[in-house]
Amino acid sequence: MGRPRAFDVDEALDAVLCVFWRKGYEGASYADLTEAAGVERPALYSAFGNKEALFRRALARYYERYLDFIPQALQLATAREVAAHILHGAVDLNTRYAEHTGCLGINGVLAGTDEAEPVRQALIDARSAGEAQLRDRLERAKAEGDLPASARPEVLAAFLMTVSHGIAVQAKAGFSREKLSAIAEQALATWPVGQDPAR
Amino acid sequence: MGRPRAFDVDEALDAVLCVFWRKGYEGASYADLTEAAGVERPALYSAFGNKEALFRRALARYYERYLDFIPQALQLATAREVAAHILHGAVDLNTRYAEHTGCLGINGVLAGTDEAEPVRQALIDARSAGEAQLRDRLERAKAEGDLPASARPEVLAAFLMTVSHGIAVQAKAGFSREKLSAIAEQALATWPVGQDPAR
DNA sequence: ATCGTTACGTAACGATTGGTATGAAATATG
DNA sequence: CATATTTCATACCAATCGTTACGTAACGAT
Repeated sequence: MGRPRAFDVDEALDAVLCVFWRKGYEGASYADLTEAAGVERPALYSAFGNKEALFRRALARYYERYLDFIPQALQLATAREVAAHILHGAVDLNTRYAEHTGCLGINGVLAGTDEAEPVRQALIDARSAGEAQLRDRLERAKAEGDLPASARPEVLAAFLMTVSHGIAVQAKAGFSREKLSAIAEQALATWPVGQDPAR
Repeated sequence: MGRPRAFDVDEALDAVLCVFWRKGYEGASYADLTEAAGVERPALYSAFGNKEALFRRALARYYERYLDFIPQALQLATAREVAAHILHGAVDLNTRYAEHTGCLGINGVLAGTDEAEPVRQALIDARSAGEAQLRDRLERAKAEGDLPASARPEVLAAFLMTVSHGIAVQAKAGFSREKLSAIAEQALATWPVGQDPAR
């Protein structure tokens, strides 16, 4: 009974999801959200509750719609395949949409208001400079025979930066020093490949 | 000439640096900054300029005071040592202070207001659940002989999550799909160790 | 002692934030 | 058709954001 809803709740949620993906939780204002959803402010409140509840709904939808490659990966035959599928699935998802790169889960707390964009760029530039120095050092190592001829210094440098950033995220999430240290060791070691039980 | 400054600029900058480290750029309000610095608002403006300039000053100080292990690492003898020193240096820095974990550069855009803390926790929990599933899957792989007996599934799962998060950060920073894909391959491969030219 | 200059604390600025009160409009049911 | 119920859009709320006038106080130079 009563007046029927004039907008599609799922469509609105999808629109809101994209805004959160691009701008993060705090960076997305209701002005942004209502504009994207094409729905007035009180309509979002009545349909989803407050901003936090709205974000949680968007996050749940994100997991089922975009992070479905993870449960898929878990069903593959070998651990190596699982790992490969997860990593390449992440790469694909994070680069699939030009307008909202990265992952909603990370961007949710990593992105922010448009006014903070110069600051983000400054951080990116600083990291980029550090990576360049590292790459130069690894180029030299290759030239000196300290790295094999097949090594690609720019990939190795980027890999180290990536792991470092991942460690920073995990540390912020509360990981212990011991756990992070083990991760660092793993990054330095071989991925353990056992005998395939199938053959 | 004129009235001399009644506070120490470097001390104020250090205090401000810690606030940015813990709360991020947008998450740190001037109420937080002035309280930590023990200095009134206009004093920060006259000494550093606006908020963005203040953050850039803090960032520069962070690089020279806390990220000094990176130039140190670049001077080590072998590429392997460089890599190890960088990763373990990152682990150490990110877990050194309990009150502001993680890295300022990442937190600068990853952290936020205190009101958003429940949302951050929700994201952490969601990722944690995914990691648990992955760990279970790798436990099974180990039991099935798909992973060697020496493998530690919880470390491998955490490692994969870490690399995924690092990839998400790099994607947000604008890395190309090809580059991220190469990073993923590197994470799956052996760290290339060549012959040490010294021995 | 006076003047120019600078820093100080108070107090306020306009803008924007997340969140609502409110009354008209629209539907299903009687 | 009348009524109960729900959604709609407008308009507003208090709070907080980054930023800045403003008058006073403290200095060096004259």
